Amino acid sequence: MNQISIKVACSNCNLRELCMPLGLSESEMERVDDVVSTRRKVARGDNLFRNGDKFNALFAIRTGFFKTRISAEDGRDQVTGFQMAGEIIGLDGIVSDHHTCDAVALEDAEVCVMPFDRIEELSREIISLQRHVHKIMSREIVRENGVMLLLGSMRAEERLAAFLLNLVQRLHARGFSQSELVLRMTREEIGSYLGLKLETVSRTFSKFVDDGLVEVKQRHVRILNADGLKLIVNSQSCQSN
Amino acid sequence: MNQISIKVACSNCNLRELCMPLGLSESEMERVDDVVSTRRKVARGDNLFRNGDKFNALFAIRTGFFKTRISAEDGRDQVTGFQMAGEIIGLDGIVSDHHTCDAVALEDAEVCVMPFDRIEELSREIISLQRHVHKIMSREIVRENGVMLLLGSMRAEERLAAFLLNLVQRLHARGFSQSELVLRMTREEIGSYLGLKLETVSRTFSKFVDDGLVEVKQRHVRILNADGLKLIVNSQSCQSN
DNA sequence: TTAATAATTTGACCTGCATCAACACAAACG
DNA sequence: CGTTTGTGTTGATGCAGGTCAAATTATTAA
Repeated sequence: MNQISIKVACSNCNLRELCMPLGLSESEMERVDDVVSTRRKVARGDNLFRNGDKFNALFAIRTGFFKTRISAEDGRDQVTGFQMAGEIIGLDGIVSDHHTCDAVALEDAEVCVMPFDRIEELSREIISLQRHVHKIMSREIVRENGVMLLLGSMRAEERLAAFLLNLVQRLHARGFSQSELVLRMTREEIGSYLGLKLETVSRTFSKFVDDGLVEVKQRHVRILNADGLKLIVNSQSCQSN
Repeated sequence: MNQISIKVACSNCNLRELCMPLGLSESEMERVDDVVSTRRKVARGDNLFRNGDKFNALFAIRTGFFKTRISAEDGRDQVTGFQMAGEIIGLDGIVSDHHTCDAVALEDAEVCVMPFDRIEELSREIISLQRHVHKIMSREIVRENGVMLLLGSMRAEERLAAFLLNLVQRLHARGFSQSELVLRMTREEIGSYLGLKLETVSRTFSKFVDDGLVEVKQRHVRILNADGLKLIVNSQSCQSN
């Protein structure tokens, strides 16, 4: 296991406002620092956790990029999400005390390990932390609702457009470009997430390029016409519907 | 608003073990009774809450059957779940203080209203309640992961088989038959949930009948061969894969 | 640098499900 | 009682996206 542990603190972390509640007092912040006991490095391709692993902690992503994936008995699998810096991973493990999905690093990554019993302990005492934990879980539920809408009722172009817009929006919130992004995942992984085959993902990218919506060079994507993509997402594939 | 409020208590509710944590002391149980402030009746077809409504409370279903549904701007909508007695509804509202989906009663129903600030207050004091709330949210996340797998990588027959098995399993846990069930929703609603058109749902039912897997009379379904359904779900539509 | 492997693109063809349409049936209601 | 309205079934046909295959282009290893 290539896993290195270092002692760290949230209080001077530049991702604080993504992971942690706002408006903590000096003393509360110190105690929250104690929750984040250690960091852990995860090399590209390695698992942060696997389906079946004992659940002990949530993880806050400091650097890097992950996918989560569930597998059916017959071997099929489904990417359930892509996670980037400042996002929390591992919520699936709470209910049964064991993780029910795999979390795989798509690039070298570092996460903050937050033992869940410590989180529960502290969130009994710091109301804003308690509220924050609840919001994080609720946000994940709402996100998955959106994915269900996407998978249940959108066509390939709509799915890919929604995917791209969601990615740049999240990257932009982290200080990156609104229009340029580097995909950390393969076409196959995008396809798995979107319920499409990799060939369809590739063809749809090509279609977007033909239509002047984006530039694509391998995994480098530049969005030329964000409004065009938005129009694709919520117009049900017809011009007037 | 046809909404009647009655004073009630969990301590002698027969659904207690579904909604509430086990192993509460006498005094803890009394305090939990206070969380469930009121009940509310919802007539068939009425909304328990709507997208955009202020979030105040979670709801525990006492009787009846609900669907939750989200809508895209273009009018498309997607059923995100069906909920029955003992299940908790409204978690989507926590993150933004407003609900992001509609909850519609599919038959006359009654819910226990649990103001969320009271839940948070009490779960700071009763550890097992805190843990319980976390598990309920995590369970919902895991459930939605499963739906994503279904929508993203299963074929129509697999989806419907998985849906039927899931329904009877949950009904059985509530003391109903393992093999017989009454669908509370239309073919269209099933289709929306499963990412299929109503005609496909109907045809797939007919196929299952032809294959001797189920008997279907309108909304009455009798499962004749549960193993056959299970085989359909996890065999990727081929005989040896 | 070259060889080997993995990822991507594109074409040709096929199929599962959607769409359109007609009809059947049951509950609600005058 | 028949009419209406909502719901469900079934058939005919079309198409979006899957499948199979081949060529092209990274990326990694050696």
